[in-house]
Amino acid sequence: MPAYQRIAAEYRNKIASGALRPGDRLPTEQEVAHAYTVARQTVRQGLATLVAEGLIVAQRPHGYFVRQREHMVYRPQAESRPQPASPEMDRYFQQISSEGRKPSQTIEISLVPASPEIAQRLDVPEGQTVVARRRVRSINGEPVNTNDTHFPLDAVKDSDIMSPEDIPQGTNQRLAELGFAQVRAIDEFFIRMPTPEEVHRLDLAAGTPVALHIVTGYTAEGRPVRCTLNVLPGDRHVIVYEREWE
Amino acid sequence: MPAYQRIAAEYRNKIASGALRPGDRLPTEQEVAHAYTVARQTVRQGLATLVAEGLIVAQRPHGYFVRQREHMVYRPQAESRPQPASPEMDRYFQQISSEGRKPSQTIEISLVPASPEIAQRLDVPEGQTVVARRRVRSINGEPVNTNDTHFPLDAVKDSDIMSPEDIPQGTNQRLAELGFAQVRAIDEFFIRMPTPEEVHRLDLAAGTPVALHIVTGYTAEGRPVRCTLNVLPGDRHVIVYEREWE
DNA sequence: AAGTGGTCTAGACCACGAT
DNA sequence: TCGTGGTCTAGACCACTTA
Repeated sequence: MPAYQRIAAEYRNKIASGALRPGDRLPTEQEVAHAYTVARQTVRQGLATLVAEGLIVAQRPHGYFVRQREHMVYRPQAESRPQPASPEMDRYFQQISSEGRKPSQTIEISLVPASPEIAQRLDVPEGQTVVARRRVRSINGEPVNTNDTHFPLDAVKDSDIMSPEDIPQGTNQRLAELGFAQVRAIDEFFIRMPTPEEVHRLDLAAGTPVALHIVTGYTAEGRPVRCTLNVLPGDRHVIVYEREWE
Repeated sequence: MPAYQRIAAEYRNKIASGALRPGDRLPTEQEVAHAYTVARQTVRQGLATLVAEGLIVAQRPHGYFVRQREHMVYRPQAESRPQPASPEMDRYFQQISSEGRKPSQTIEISLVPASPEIAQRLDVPEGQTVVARRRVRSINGEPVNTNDTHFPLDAVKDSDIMSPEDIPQGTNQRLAELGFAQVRAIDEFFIRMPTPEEVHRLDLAAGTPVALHIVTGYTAEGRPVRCTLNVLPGDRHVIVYEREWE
């Protein structure tokens, strides 16, 4: 086995076994190089492996540190099924609930040409102008996820959905008041590495994959009236659904 | 901007714009090094960035190639809600349905001590013996995902769930016949990079994240009787749910 | 000023799969 | 045998943060 893989394996095992705990610092590159009698570049290759696996993070000039994941519960069903139905679910939320955090968000409204993904799901021609309501949601000032909702222009024009302010009752409720109540939605999840733009917008560490959650909402007539793209960093979320047999 | 980032950006843009299409080959490291007048290691660093992003893959000794993703539809609701309810959903499956593929699977049964994750969800002491039914599901001989279901030993002992063979009607049906019909389930999804063991078992390319899908099934009495860990490679799946307003 | 990781070079040899 | 990417070295200089 190559030297860099042996180095990666050593620290991977130490992290898995708990010998190194989240927040702990690793030895410096030079110290590892001496310990293994290899060049510094070889050490860097080994540690880069663990960075790509999301196990450690380099914080210059402090050193390498073991990462931690904190999973906020992300529950797509919340908007269509406000109360959890089962006692198991209540228990789940009790265990993983968050306390004493300060949520905040930024909102931008823009008119944009529909990308292929949006156009297909909203059933409009590619490039047609749609309304985009882009949000970054944060907790304690740190970005947690993004939420970019797209509406057909004719559905929401002249409404307050187009103003870049919080809509307390929610855009779904406002959309319903405009005559476009949603009765059905399709959720899709794509798992991939983030784009550089997403890395910047969400301040992602290397080795952090994301889930792209696409929601398409339909009226009773079967018309799609909303397409939301949520970007969920893997180190900050657990996605939860509740299901019953029919 | 460092040279290796310029190199990464060039090919990232070419892939995003379609100038390089899935399956296309990139120039060799040496060619890129000459083009940018940099050392080969610098080129390697740039291309390694794109490998980690999942955009390209190195196939020695053939060169670097643009990756492709083929998303099989993964529908957790299928086991509890056999028919899609909405016309939008039918359309979805028509668009992304798979044709003419040969599915296959391997099955292993073992008795294992419950890991913390399993023990917590099955509500048994950590380390208690549980039955594990481990499967690798393949299409055309290529692994697609893994499915490791765990049962409390007392629920399934002496039943054919413990034989390493296909159970045509499904383990949920057999479990129901044993008196443990499931009426409710919780789905959890964790997004992360794969472990080296998962990379090996599923033959994953570098830069491929996975979703860990954990299903916990409950009887009408609220007893958990099954905990399944599915590992879904991001380049092979789209996870789909259908939702209705209540 | 010191020490960390980040970038880069110019070489070397190796492993592997095609031809 | 050839050309590809994979591993490794011994150096160099830089950017950044903290002491």
